[in-house]
Amino acid sequence: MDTERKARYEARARIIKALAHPARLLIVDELRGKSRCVCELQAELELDMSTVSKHLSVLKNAGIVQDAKKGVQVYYSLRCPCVTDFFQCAEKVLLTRARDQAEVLGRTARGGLR
Amino acid sequence: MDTERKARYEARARIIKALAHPARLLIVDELRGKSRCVCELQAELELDMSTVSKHLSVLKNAGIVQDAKKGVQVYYSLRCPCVTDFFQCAEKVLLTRARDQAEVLGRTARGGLR
DNA sequence: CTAATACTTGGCTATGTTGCCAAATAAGCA
DNA sequence: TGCTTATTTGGCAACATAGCCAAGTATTAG
Repeated sequence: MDTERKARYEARARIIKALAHPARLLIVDELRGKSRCVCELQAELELDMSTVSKHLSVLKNAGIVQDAKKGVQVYYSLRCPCVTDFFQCAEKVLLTRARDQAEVLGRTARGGLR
Repeated sequence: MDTERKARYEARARIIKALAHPARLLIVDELRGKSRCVCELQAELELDMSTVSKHLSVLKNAGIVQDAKKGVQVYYSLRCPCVTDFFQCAEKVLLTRARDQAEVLGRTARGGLR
């Protein structure tokens, strides 16, 4: 397979992988519009601060967030607000699935399943 | 934290996670517009057929693809073509990062870094 | 029925991920 | 200076993932 093509899929996968965790999705959601320091995010996530910090470094390494030190605190913000589009994409898939599910159930209720 | 909110992030993460692999991104790309059988995808991926099959089952369990048996072959297709939006999202992040990178390099060349 | 083809499943190993705790670092305050 | 607070890093255990091979299933062809 074409090396360049392969590299492109790998680059995309790295971005998507960085978002593929509920805690990191919550972080991205919290960061919409405003920047937040680690302890604020920790309060929402109810995880050890070291764990939150690691999630943030995953997002940072992927180029999704950036950090800025303010005194003792570190404020994180979205580097590319477009990541929130991922939510809509995921939501659409979930909706499609829910709709199909409902349809199947409807057919079953009408005696379609044997 | 709110249980419902948590569940929503988990549901989204499951979808995104299913896409977070170069092989599966390639599959989704191959499936744009047309359906493909497992051996066609295998030829592109250059992976063991059992591995391809497992990637497909990950996508299927996430509700991203659906399968239809035609004789001996199994044809897979996108259940929700909107997943290709993910590519654009990922691409935007990559672009943003590349642009920032270029900017930093520009500053360095002008003697900004010490 | 037998053989061949297409695919899936089970099993295994290697590798990656997530969480916590403890220790290290950094900045502001007394 | 030494103390406190905020954050990061290292280490480790538990668990998940990705790949291959071998074996199982299913459908068509002879």
